[in-house]
Amino acid sequence: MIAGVPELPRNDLLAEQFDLLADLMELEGGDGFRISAYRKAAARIRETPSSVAQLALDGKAKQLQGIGKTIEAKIVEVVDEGEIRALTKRKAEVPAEVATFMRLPGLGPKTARRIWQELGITTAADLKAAAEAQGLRGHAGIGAGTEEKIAAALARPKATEGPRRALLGTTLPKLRAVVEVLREHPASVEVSLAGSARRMRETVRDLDIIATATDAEALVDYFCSLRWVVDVAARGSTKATVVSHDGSRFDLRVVPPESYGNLLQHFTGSKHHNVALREDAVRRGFSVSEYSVTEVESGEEHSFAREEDVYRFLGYDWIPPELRENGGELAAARKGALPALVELGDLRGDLHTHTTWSDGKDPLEEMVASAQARGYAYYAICDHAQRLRGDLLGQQSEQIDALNELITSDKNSAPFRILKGIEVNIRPDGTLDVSEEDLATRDWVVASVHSRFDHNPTERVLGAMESPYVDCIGHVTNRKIGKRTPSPVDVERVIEKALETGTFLEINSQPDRLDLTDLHARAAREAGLKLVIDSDGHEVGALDFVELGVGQARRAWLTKDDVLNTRTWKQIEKLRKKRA
DNA sequence: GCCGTTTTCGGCCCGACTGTTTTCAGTCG
Repeated sequence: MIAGVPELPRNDLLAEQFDLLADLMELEGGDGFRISAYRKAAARIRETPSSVAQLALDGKAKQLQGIGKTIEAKIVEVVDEGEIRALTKRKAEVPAEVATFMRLPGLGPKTARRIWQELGITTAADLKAAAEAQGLRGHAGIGAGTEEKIAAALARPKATEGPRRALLGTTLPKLRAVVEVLREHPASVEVSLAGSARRMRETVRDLDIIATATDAEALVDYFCSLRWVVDVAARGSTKATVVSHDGSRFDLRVVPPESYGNLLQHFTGSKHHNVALREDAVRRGFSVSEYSVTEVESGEEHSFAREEDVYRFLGYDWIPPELRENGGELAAARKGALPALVELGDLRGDLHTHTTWSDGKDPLEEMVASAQARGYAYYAICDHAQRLRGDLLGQQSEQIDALNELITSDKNSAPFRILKGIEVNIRPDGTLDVSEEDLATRDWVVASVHSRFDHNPTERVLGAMESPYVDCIGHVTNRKIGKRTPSPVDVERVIEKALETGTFLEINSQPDRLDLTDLHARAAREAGLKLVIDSDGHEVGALDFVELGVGQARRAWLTKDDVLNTRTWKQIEKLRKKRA
């Protein structure tokens, strides 16, 4: 933050205000379309990579889909006064905890409102007591069943918070294993992932699988009888939900083959994508459901076995699942202007990995062998500088030289080079923890913040990029999903400085990092910056994490050209900053 | 409150499930 310039409200906090305003208006029984307009605006704000407060001050927030004159003015109110005036007013009218009632299973705004206004209950504690004393049944449209659900939900800790989301990196392998097992069953025809896992979101909640089968019931039976299933939560003839030992819930839906395309499209989402697709379809005289597309005038229905044909019929190119977030993909698909997204197979090397020379779990030879087996042409060993003091850096260097020589002399081996990389710390005072002299001996230098995350993170990163030896900044925001909130780094300034200095930024593929985020990576792409997708792997198995990084990059609309390490090492050497 | 290949006014995604209101509103994804 620059002295004298007040800090603008962050997008997520702005979005929260609009969501809360929508909740409170809904509880008061306000106009549903206005409420939904606020929610749409909140989603748009949350998914905008640059500061929406700044855009509003510049009069440009109106250009965002779903934000008009009135909402732009309300954003300016937040900048000026800290809160939307209408929100301040409604907070005085609606008791604070009533809005959390809506998040209990089975309760929506209407019932929450009646609990508050007809029964005078205003806190979760009072609601719990009333439910346990059976004082709710018979009132406010609540019967014994709903009352029991309320009591059970409130007995659980954090009942009024949303359900937890699991990391994609831990969930995807399990989900794929289930898909594979189902594919092998004789009754199955098509089996696919759906939901947020298919879209490669960094975290997932619903584990959805869609299938077609010659005998739906047989496939559902088989699914329910898999040996890791500890509980069958629901089971019908075409659909079941099972729970595994770690508490993951898997949904299988077996659908008719003739509408497999429609259903896969529907269950892949996102919700915002589907709503926008359907609104657009309505304007063109179609009605889209999960089963078919209906021509409103004639009533003629069209169902499709292939997802591509659903999009094509509606006038779009097929949209890769990673883009389906209502972030401009529909307009681009209509114009035939979707980017050709980067693919896992485009990566030619990994530029951030570790070995037992620092905190890695597998030795250098094994990491290198694994990289060769993946078909890489180069591979940077970036052990932590602080673990390579004294003679150790020289010793590691000798080992790399020897191994490179061995690989080169092997006539059966494809061209491959181990790069002498290093990961240096950006200290709290902004200096690097390695001398320029040592840095000059390395092929590739990653600089990262590993301590005092909240201490001037932006200035520290900007300073590190000034070094002629720093090629790439590691995990820019230092977040750990679900564990550590991102440092308050001004990513827009970091991107600007990266372009100015010729420094690259990484998409770190560790499942709990995925840092840069998809939004930041998209902003970087739009600014014209190339990004590195690397594993930050500390063991052989972790080299596979780049698939998650590629997913993140695809969600950020990155093409092969936008990713530095789709190039040869020679090309990278030409593109990077010149050393002093 | 937003938006526009009919529209600056009059619309605003769609269907399934649930529980309870005996005919459907509310909730969910």
